[in-house]
Amino acid sequence: MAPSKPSLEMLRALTDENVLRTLMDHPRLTRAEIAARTGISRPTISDSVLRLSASGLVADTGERTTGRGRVGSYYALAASVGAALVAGITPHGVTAEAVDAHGTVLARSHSGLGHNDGPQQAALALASAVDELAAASPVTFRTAVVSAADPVDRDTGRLVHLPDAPFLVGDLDPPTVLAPHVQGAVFVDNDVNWAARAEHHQGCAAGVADFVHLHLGEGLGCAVVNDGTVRRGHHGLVGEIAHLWTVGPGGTAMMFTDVFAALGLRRPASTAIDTATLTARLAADDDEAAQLRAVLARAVGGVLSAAVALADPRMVILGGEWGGRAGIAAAVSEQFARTPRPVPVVAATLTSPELVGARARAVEELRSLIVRSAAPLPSDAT
Amino acid sequence: MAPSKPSLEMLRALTDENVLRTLMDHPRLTRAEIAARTGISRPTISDSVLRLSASGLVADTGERTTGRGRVGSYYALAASVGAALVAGITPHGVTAEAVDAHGTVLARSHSGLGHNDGPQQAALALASAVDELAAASPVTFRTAVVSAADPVDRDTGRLVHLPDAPFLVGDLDPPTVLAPHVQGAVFVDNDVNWAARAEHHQGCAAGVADFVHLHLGEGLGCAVVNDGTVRRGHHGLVGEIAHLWTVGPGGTAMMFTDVFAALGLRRPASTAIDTATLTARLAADDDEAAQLRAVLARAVGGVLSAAVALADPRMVILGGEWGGRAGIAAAVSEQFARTPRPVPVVAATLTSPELVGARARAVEELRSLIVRSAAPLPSDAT
DNA sequence: CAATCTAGTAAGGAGTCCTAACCAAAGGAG
DNA sequence: CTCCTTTGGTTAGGACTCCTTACTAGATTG
Repeated sequence: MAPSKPSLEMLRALTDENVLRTLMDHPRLTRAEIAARTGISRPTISDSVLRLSASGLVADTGERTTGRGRVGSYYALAASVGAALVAGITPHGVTAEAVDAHGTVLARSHSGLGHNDGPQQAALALASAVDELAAASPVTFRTAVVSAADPVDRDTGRLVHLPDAPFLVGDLDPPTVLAPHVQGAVFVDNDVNWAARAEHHQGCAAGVADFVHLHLGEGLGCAVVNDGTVRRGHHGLVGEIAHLWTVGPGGTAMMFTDVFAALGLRRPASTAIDTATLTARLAADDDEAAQLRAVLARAVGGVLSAAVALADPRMVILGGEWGGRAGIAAAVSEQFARTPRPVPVVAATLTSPELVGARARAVEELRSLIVRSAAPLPSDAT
Repeated sequence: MAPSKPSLEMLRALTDENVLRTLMDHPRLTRAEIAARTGISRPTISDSVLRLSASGLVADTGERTTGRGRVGSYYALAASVGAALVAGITPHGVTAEAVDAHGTVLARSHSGLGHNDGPQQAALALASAVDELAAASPVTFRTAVVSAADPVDRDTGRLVHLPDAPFLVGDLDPPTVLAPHVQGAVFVDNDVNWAARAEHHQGCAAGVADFVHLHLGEGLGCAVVNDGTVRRGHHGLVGEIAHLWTVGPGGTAMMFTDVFAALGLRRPASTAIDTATLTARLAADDDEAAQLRAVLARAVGGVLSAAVALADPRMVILGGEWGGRAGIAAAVSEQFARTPRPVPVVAATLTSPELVGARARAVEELRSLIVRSAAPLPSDAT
């Protein structure tokens, strides 16, 4: 609402931001090249580079040796701008990455988890993966982005257990675990939301501002992208569709998660879906398989009717251990095409989409931190 | 992503914007008062006011006569900055308003519609209401915001007819009807979305970033507010919940609109809900009424389960001819409180909320137009 | 009437960006 | 090899915006 007050300092900060963002897109450039790319005059760029060098954000990386003309100095982002930590936590293990402001993955580590490991083990695995990473790539982490295979509380970043939904990773508090290793804020969200972000940037929803990504695996999840942004809702629980009322076997109304209970497709003593049995039953090419497929398609169709009514997506992406299977996607797509408001249904394609999405967010946040760190104190070094 | 290029012109534009926005919040101010409010120095404000007076956006409105100290000149937005048109279209008639950049309603007019009037009549009523308005208040309309009691196509602004949903106003194209009367863009959305905007600004959801507004009247609608903004989706059909699968009588799964067909609560030869019969049946204080209330509460509960799953609201607002009634709101609220993810349910309170919301948007757009018109050509008048 | 308060202007300075001109050094053409 | 072209970078000067300080004009208050 209220526009900011005009000042010469703001202009200077804008120039510095131009320089920094240009250097984020290119590994190294001479001052003349920066001037050409930004459209800002060479003297002004020289001033800005001088300031940024003094404050330690930009460093001289030696002379240009190829090409004609006078040799110039190359400049690049200094190593001291730090990196971002990206972590993906699934019931099977933890993957951690160090990413720099260019988006380059500097190092990667993995720490496995057994199927019966609880949240303590997950926390240890996360910590050890980060330790390994820090040993391999000695940079300071200025922020962290975490993907977890469970609902995430928007305020605290903790994983939360909803009734009647499996708690795959368990009661984990990534911000607290990571605090010793990371200088700044830790961003946590669930894997489906990060995957949707990836699909939006470079997957099958590239450039689509409004879509829904349905994840059907051991858990049931959904990401809602609206006006180009993943929506999280008040608690961060957008897309937790276990309790959504839909069509069950025989046309009875029931909650989505209860459909699988009614079909005997839950793992023993758990609310997780027994994906092995489910895929096996579907694979049997008999009447029973066809019937199961029809029941599932109708139940998923009910969920999609809710998505269409409340999110009005341009397309629906189906993913997850069994949701992405050709049989299911086709059945859902066909069933859904006959509804009053059909929407194209496609299967997800990216691999490790949750890491792609989390990485994109991490780079974005790191870049914004760097730009902001240039603004307040130009700092007069030697 | 790419920051804008720094320039002195940008600073000057920022100063002008500060002056203009300050004058939008106050009917008239001296240059010294503007300087005090913006925090910008008096000489700079004097320059800016000189520029804006020359370009006709600001006008001298005479001398300050009260208070001590030297008399100063009052300045205010010039009349030539124009006004915005606000129109609300319901099956019962058209209301039109002229609003200035301060948010003051300059004039209002109304044009009635009979219950059997079609879209041609609606278009005529809209045109005549605007004519009447123009006669009463001779300003140029630089933009228009329209509220209509039907779904609106996001791209074209036309009203659209969805299957199995009543078409209350009918096939109307407000942008085309208003084009001769309005200089700039025409923004159209349905009444529930505008009402939600009003509740967000000054109603029972004031300051709540994530909520859902359910409208239960002749038609069934819903507005989804996420991260402080009304979400419209790809086609602009977010909240069209007629085809959402929910719980019908006897626990059978069916689409929301079909619940009313099953209950015999539709108007003859129409998909509109017979609100008169509905409220009459509810008013009878017998077993049948209690049963109907329970069935409706369960059906609405199914819709809310979808809203919770896909929008994660902090609260739900119930409105509409019968949705806002105490009996229904209480029954829904009680039924919903027992679900796995309960959310507070409150009844809507504002009157004519759709006009309040549309007006707010109109003022916002008009202000932004004025600010933008100052930027490009400072223009040297006499 | 003097003191005080407010509105507005004038002068000068700090700071940012730009253009134009210049210098320096390397590659290529003859 | 020499000269020309090309490129990187600096210097000088100017345009412009905003600020602080000091001043004037005109009204009220004591």
